[in-house]
Amino acid sequence: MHANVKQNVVPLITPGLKLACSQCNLRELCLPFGLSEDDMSRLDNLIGGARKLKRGQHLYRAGDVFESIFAVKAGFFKTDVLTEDGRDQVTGFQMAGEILGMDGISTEVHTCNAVALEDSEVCLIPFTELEMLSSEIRSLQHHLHKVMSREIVRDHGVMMLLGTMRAEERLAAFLLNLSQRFTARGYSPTEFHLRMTREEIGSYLGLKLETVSRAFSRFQDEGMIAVQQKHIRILDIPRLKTLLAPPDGRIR
Amino acid sequence: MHANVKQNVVPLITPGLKLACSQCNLRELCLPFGLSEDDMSRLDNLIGGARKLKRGQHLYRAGDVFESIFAVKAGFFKTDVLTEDGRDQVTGFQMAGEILGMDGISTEVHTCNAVALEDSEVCLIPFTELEMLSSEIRSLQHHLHKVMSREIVRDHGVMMLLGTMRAEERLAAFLLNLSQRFTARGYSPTEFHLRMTREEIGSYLGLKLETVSRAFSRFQDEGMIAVQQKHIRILDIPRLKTLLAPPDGRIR
DNA sequence: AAGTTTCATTGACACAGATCAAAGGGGTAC
DNA sequence: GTACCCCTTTGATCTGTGTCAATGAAACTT
Repeated sequence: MHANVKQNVVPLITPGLKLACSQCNLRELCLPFGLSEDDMSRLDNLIGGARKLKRGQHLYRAGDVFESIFAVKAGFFKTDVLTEDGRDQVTGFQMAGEILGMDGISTEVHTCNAVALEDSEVCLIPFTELEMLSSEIRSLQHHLHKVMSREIVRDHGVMMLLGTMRAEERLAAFLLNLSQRFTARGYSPTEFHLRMTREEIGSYLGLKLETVSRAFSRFQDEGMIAVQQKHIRILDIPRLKTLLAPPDGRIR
Repeated sequence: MHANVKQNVVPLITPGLKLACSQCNLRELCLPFGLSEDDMSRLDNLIGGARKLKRGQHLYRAGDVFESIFAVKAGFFKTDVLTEDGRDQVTGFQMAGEILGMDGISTEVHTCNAVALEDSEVCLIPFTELEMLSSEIRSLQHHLHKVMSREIVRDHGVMMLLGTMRAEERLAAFLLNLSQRFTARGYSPTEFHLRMTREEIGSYLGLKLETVSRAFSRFQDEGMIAVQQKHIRILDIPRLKTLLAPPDGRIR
């Protein structure tokens, strides 16, 4: 389906690119959060280098043996699950500082696919070694648990979205979530490029691509956003927020 | 809303009920999985006793300070999230041997409610102490990670269900999942009591209670199950399974 | 044991979002 | 630089599920 399948065959690992956690401007968002200088350099030592991916390349696929988790250093990813009968569900979009691959811990095999949506770079964190180090560094251990727990909480939020929200509410929630995550990374809260297609947004939100497109158009007509293809400008954040909490609040 | 709110005020902890992990017939499903006799008794020492809950009682509520995770010893629970505007999403149903409360690790505060759906009993596992012990016992540490990862994978499955499946597929998946979990616990794969209401099933599956009821009726009309209120008998598991994988398989 | 409340079932109808279809625009690859 | 293909938009129609409503069956409460 993708023209660049061949690029996936040999995962290029480029240890030369390695940048110490302590030098990384993502350290406050990422795994090293809260570590001392000293402990951070111990973490540095186990990180297996960086890996660059071109747009469309898989970081891992469902079925791959699990060995490492990954920290997104730059770029943008999606994760998705697909069933034998061809159903495809995007389970998340990951940006700089976020951790990928924790789905593989339970069975030692990845259960979803992770694909770069733009040219990207990740740090490889071999999991067995991470466990060893985290048993020595309390704050690392605890932070790892927090990162996993945060993923569980995020998933519950998605369930809420998929289970109870209507199309426009879902899209508003999606945009506000992106806005907030971009803000946390020092980017504009109101203006950004979507790295994913309408179909991928739809898959994540449990909607068809046409419904996503129509909702974008309606938001634009109402002056809440300006859309031009993948470029989004949010014009009225408060109003988007009101979409999430229906004014009156149905009792049920 | 519940008549028995008062019962929740004082969480009764009854250490007298404590049963060693090594004596517990759930040890193969639960946290002690894979531990040596010796390590198991160290785990025993930190478990803060058992707690009994009546039907309808909360094990914890969103907003409660997080201190422990819980292992279900007997009974049946649901977890749900609710928003200010009154939306309610059931995020899971938990039975014996399953772990509750991991949502609280990330913020030190629980983000969902856990309610007993029948008279139940849990083991309290103080989390800070669990972290301390798991940094000493490699297999405990790894198993804890597996349990958390399994929860993430389960959540992805629910997203798939909510995002891509139609009502009858969702209900079929739900019944098959219950069947499989009961089987793992030595109960009948085909005959069981639902502990939750149609509304709770609906909330979990992203459907209205009427839709759940109608789907049950249709399954019954087609001879796949026999329903009488909360009592379910599955008559044709293979046929239920075919509902999940549409015969022809739409290419998309 | 009777009364009350909650839960489940079923029908009629409405509507949000899916599906089918077609056209235009932008980005990518050559 | 150009051509092709994928992505997006928009319209028309269809349909699965929600909503509203009423009845009946269980399960608690007293």
